[in-house]
Amino acid sequence: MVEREVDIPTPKKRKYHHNVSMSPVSGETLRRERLSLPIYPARRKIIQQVQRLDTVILIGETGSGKTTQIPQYLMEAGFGKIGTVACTQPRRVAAVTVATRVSKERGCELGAQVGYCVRFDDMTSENTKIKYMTDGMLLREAIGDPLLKRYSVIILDEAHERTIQTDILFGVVKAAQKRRKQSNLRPLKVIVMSATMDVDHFSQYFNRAPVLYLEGRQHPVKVMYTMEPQEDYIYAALVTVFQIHQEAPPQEDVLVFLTGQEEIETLARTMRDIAYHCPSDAPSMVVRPLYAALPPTAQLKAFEAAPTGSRKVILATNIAETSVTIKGIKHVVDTGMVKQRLFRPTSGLDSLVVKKVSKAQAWQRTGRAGRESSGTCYRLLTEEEFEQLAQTTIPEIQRVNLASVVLQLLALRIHDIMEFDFMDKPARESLLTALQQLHLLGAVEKQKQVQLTPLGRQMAAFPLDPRFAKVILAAKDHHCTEEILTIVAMLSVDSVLFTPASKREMAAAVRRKFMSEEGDHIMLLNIYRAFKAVKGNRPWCQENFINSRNVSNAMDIRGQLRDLCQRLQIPLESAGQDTAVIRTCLAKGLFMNAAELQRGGEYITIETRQPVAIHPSSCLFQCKPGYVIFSELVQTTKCYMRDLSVVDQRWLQEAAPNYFKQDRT
DNA sequence: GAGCACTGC
Repeated sequence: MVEREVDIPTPKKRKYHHNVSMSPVSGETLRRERLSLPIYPARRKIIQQVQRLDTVILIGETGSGKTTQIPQYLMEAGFGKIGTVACTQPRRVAAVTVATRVSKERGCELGAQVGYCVRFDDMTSENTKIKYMTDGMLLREAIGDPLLKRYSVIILDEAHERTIQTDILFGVVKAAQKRRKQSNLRPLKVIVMSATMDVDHFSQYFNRAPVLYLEGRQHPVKVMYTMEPQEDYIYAALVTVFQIHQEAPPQEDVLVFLTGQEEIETLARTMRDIAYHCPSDAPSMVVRPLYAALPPTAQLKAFEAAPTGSRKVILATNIAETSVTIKGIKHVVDTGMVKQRLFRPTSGLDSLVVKKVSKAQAWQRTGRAGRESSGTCYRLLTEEEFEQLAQTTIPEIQRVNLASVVLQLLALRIHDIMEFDFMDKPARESLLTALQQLHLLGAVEKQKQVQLTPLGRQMAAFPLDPRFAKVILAAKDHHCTEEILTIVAMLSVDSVLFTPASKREMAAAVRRKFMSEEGDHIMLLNIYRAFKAVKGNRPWCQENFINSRNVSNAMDIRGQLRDLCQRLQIPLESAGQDTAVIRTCLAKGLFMNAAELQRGGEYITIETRQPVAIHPSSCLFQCKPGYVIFSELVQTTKCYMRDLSVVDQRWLQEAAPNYFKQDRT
């Protein structure tokens, strides 16, 4: 079997901004600021260590300036001459904002000496010496070049967050470093930067690399515990906020960590209500919710300063833990709870569960009270309860379906998945489940070793869950890529429908015109087409309860998927009026997510015979089709199927004859 | 008849 290469495309190049001109004054100020950063005294030591050693671990608190300065130090020490200095970030915004900042410090155009590279946006050039990028982006590059030859230094920043991508990069970078050494290539220097308490774990993994500690610029935060365990953390949060409100000066804002949208909205209503009935001499209170699903304009309100004399109370999810920082926070109220995704390999079921945070996470939250001056953190736990929390959060790689991860590893030509050098190995069972799933999709085969089939190699080129990559490749044979690309793109973004609690009926009525008796996938196609027909017109979106930001994201993703198809010589073809063929293609990837109607009118999944129900938001909710496929299963009050399509039983058989061999029907 | 944290390619 010949392994055919599929090159992994990089994002489109963007032109430089030619309007970034620096006045000498601000340039000088920036240079002075660089010298006054707490990290500056460690400059020489850091450079020496990197010159002397292959791997260095840097532990630094927030505010040390490590992310902006260390790449510059290394470039100034000559590492930019022999290759690029890369610095990876878990989030896009971080990569973009840090690169912008650093290019200003160097007084150069963004994209010239200093640039960034994130999905849909490459701001680099041949001259770029310092490149900030998302960790996912570097991982994509590694598929095309496992030795990462263009880099002289790779800095893995925010390593303590342990995202799946960072975790895989650990192994990939370590292997690249070793192989470059063995083949007498230019050495690859690796720097791991973390705010972790888990220093030994990192050092052990990276061949006992030495650890450098960097001083930060964080103000002291006083930590308070409750005297008694709290049965109701929401009520406890409410009481604590009003205690602070009574005692503290009104300009001191409060940040409360909660678990989700509904909890936040309910508590916000209660708080406004109580604040309204407070004695009139008390300072007023502005309550602002903050969570990712909130429309951007509403999100911005959380960042606006409250009117003079009133206090701002922000009720946030863990979006405020890492993704955004809010000025003026003096008090943090930590419920000690978080909503977390959990995957059970035995049932293949994903669920979201509310659980206690880890100590590391609690400290991260605490730090949010000490950004500008000293503050206070109220933990709604007793000190004993806190001591019993887990030390760190379980890394994501041990909590999710690994089908994508395994496909990526195989694309990186790592064949012995079970023996991959994970910093924390996922459960053997999870890896086997993933391999089996890929096998069923026709992505892997076992010769002497497990390897990708030509189909699997093509699938790996798509930034998608393997099931959806398969759907696209099936669409090629059924000549309906046009429609399938749209549906897959729409499934890749957050919900395009939004339903305000107060206008539920109106939203449902308006939505009827997009509905299809074939299911939600066809409905998504209808919505996308309608959106395009009106060119994303804002008032239209409002009237139709469509989230325009999310549909726009879907358009970007569709564009990327279309470009990938072009590279793989998959023609763009439309099914015309034939919507059945579209559902046939969906079945080729989603046959593992299939359910059948029972005599009693209930559904069970075909494979695991597990009782499931149609989600009430589905357009098939009132219908009882014999066979359905679905995009995902979500466990809440029941086990619900989301995003369904009606299918013919034969399509399932045809999609995976072996899988359904022992079927009783 | 129900409500889903957060990222990323």
